[in-house]
Amino acid sequence: MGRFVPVHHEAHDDCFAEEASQVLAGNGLRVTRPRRAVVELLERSPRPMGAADIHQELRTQGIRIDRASVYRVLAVLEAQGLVHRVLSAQGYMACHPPTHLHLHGGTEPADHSCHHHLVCRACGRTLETHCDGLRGLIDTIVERTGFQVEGHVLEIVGTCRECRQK
Amino acid sequence: MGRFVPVHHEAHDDCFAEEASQVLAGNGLRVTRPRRAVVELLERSPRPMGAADIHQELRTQGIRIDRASVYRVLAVLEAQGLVHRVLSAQGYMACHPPTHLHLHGGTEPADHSCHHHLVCRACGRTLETHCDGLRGLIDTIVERTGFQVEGHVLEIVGTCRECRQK
DNA sequence: TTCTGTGCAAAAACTTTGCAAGCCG
DNA sequence: CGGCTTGCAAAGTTTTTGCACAGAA
Repeated sequence: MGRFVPVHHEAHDDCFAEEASQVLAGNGLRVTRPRRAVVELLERSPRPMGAADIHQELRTQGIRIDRASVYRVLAVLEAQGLVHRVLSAQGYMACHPPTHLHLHGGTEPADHSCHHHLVCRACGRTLETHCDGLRGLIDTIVERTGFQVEGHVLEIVGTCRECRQK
Repeated sequence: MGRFVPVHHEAHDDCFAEEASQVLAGNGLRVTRPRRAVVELLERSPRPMGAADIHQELRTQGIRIDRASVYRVLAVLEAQGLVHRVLSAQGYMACHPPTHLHLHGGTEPADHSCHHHLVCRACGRTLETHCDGLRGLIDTIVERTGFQVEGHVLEIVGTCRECRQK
């Protein structure tokens, strides 16, 4: 079973914003104020945020951005793999490029950087974990079904340690 | 690693509709024509269907149902665990009660009936698989994080064998 | 017959699109 | 300066809600 490395989102360092800028610039996209603001907001958020949440929070912070722009910015960031749509929470979350959409490289060796989400029902926070044990399971499925795996999503719902202790 | 049992949704037998009726009746809910129609439709569908798809398909079949009712019916069925919202495809799929929302029983022994979805990007079909190998991985996560797991979703995206051969 | 559940219609929420002005590089 | 991006406004979609009638039990 693989190594387990819990990473709480609040603990992210700010280098992601810069990393995001490089990805955008490297793809001929501009690093604008709204884009940077969304990236930084999602990076700091302990939980996935929906388009409406993002819009409201940025306005609260005094950043002038239109609702339509939030959608456009999210579309661009998602296409660049800088943001990931967290499914069951219908929200978006910052996502470092290496874990790019959970997509595995085609015929490349196993990607052990895949991460999963632990969503706490009580406090709503999402913890991110890294654990390559899933890879073996997926390999088994590939072997038995002939299914060619391009990506996966594993989301675990429950109660985090802190909330259990209350 | 657990036994792997691919189950194509088209192969479902019709007992599910009856099973669904019992669950509804058992909870003081009525077994109405619209509810039965939605359950039977999802049971037969090889892929997840959105609310709009369900509405249109039922109308095509000559079943008179309102769009609003589709939403209300889906809400009821989902609450009863008879239907499962397939995340990445933003659709719903029939779901036998035993796998009820992928929720594990609290302190009960490991539930090996959990299933996962294999979503083919090419043909859009969803295969359902049973494989208890994931359980071990989740147990590891529980052990290391103190997270109390209530349920999980594993969705694998890729290309099915048939589409690969084209 | 009783009361849940439905159809219809309208409202609310969410998302997309067009266009002129703004801003990044 | 040139063209990608944005704000604004309006249209398009999806989902929810209110109410009187229909149909399960």
